[in-house]
Order: sequence, then C-alpha cells, then structure tokens
Amino acid sequence: MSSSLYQRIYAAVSRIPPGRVVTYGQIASLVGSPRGARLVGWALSSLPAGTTVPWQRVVNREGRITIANLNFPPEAQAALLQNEGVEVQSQRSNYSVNLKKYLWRP
DNA sequence: GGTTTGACCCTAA
DNA sequence: ATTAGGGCCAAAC
Repeated sequence: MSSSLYQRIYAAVSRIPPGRVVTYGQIASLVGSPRGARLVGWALSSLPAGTTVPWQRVVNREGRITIANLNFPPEAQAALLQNEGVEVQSQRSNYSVNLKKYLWRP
C-alpha cells in the first residue's frame, strides 16, 4: 500500500462533490498529513492540463482563490466554480467563496 | 546531496 | 485585528 501522498491527495480531491469546495488544510488532514497544506498546493500545481481531478474545488482557509498558475488565472477557476453553481465574489482582483455555504465536510 | 521554494495553516505575541 | 515564525513533503537547483 505504497500509494504516494500525491496519489492520496488526488483521490481526496476527486471525492469533492460538484458545487462544493474544500480547503487545502482539510485535504492535508484527510491524507494523514494535518500540517502539510502546502504540499496539497504543490500537488495540484503539478497536475497535467486536462486532468479529471476537480482541483478548482480547493480554496484556502478563508475561502479565497489562491492560484499561481499563469496559464490558469484566478478568474478561470472562478468561472469553473460558477459553472457548478458556486457563487464567487470578486472584489478587485480577489476571488472568494462563502465557506459557510459551500464548504463540504466529508 | 544540502538548500531553497512553494495553489498553505497553525500558534503565539 | 495583524504580524512572525515554524512545520509539512516533494521537486528543482
């Protein structure tokens, strides 16, 4: 049973239902690394284009979109979420989701 | 191989 | 409320 942490992260993210979001920290806890939130971001950043993993459903603890992929700007992630029925508030170049409403707890 | 760097989070001051 | 620092694991240098 030596699936890498990456694989477990991808599996955990894949479990998020459409129209819901989860924080990086939650994913880290789910895969058994409660303080490894940064690693989750790392794993998602190395996803191939066109992956089936719904990475757009992962936001930070404040519900904010913190993406650092130039090919995929925050507004693109926001659009994906809005497609699933998630309201995304945009104040200036800052996108955020209401966690009280959309946070998914396994 | 050691060091640095992240799509972050927690705790303490 | 805001700031500072440590921690997590893997990749890149």
